[in-house]
Amino acid sequence: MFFMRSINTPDTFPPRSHAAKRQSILDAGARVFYQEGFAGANIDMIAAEAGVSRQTVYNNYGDKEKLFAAVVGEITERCNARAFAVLGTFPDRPRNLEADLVAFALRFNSNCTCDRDGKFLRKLIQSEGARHPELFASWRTEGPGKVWSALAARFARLAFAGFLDVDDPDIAARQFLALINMELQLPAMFGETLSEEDFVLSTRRAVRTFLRAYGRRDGLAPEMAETALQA
Amino acid sequence: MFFMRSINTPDTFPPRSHAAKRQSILDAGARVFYQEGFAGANIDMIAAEAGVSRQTVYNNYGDKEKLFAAVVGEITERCNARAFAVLGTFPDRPRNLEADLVAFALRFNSNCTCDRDGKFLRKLIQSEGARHPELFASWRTEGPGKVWSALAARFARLAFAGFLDVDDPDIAARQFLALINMELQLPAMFGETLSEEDFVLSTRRAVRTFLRAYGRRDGLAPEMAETALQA
DNA sequence: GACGAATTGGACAAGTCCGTCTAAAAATAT
DNA sequence: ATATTTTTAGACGGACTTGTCCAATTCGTC
Repeated sequence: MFFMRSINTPDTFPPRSHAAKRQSILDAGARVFYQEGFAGANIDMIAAEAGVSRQTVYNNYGDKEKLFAAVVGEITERCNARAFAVLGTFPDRPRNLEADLVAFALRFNSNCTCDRDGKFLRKLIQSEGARHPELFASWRTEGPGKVWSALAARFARLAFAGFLDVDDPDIAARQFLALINMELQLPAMFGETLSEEDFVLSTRRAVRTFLRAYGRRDGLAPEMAETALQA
Repeated sequence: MFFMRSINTPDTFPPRSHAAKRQSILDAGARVFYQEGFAGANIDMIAAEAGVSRQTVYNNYGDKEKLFAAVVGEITERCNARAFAVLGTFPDRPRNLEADLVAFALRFNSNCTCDRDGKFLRKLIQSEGARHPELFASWRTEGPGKVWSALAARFARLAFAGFLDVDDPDIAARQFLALINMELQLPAMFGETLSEEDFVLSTRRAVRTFLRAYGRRDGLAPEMAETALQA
């Protein structure tokens, strides 16, 4: 029993290195800022959550504001990196277009928009974005700015290969994201999570609607598309 | 010059009634809570914004928490009332389906989701919803709970009359809203507003995608639908 | 084992904010 | 005009936070 630190933090009794402590401060900061907002969070909570003295927080990050910036920066980076990793799994030559897009949408949501980092950013940007726009500037250029156009490029490729009928790939990409995120927003606002089945079901319906709008209207079969891709 | 009260509040020199003061406290509370969040807002700001002494705030609402609840309650009511008013203008017998849906979407957004009350609720629910779920419970049942199904009913009617090909009106309604709100979310997070042209343009594209997904695929003309409705 | 660096716990000043109280001023009703 | 109620400005206590300081302790490394 003597090696018990805190209730909510993983038990890290064997003393951590300097770097490990820096990291647990960031993690604790993320948790507390997420729940309490910037104004509501206090350094003592964060220090306790991180299993560290308050002074160590100040030694490492100097300031509540600077700590917040560090947390936002780290999470922005992680979030964008993960988004691009998932973008790499976009189906370029789908064997079953609908199923492949559903799988991709599920991956994208559960790894990017629905995970802890994604929820953190959405909530914090919503509540602090207007007050500290500089803080989220890098998220904005790297996140929506690049992810959207990268996704648009993948849709354009799919359209060129004959799988889709897309006039404006940028719009299509954004509408795709809007549709697959639809059901997640309201529960996220209340800190709830969708059940796995509802999650899959709503994603299926989103992709189906997307394909009804952007699927090919002429009678071209996917086989034709294969040959078109090779040309 | 002697009749100057505050910089940001409308000049209301002729003394206001009790009710008028109660109202300006609510309005000021909405503004301040919106910008600063619950934890960041302080009563002195609100009193100053309302052109009222701090004590009057306490006399009328007793408590910061109770004032917040009152503000949320009032705005929820206004917001839902306006949403249902706009829902009443849904095109039941469209002469031009696309144009009528665009007009409806523009009305809905600018009067409900995009106006001050709508932005207030979205932001506050995002930042305080997880902490005070009871506060927003009435918004949730009256807002999304009823607006969505009312909109679904209108779409169902449109489908029955032959204008649309809708399998699940509930999903269609939610997807319609997701599409027409798409471009508004990101700017709203940073306190920016879309230009009027971009607003209209994005609404047009949303409705077009919606109609590509839910428009009739067989060759039935809207004239046929008219006769079907009368039967 | 010993040395320098990092960490701890707690005390501390300064500031903020909530909610209460009071006496004077203003508004309202009679 | 007078009595009653509301409003105002300001002071106040208490609680909470931020950020600094410091002496004692622990850690990493030689």
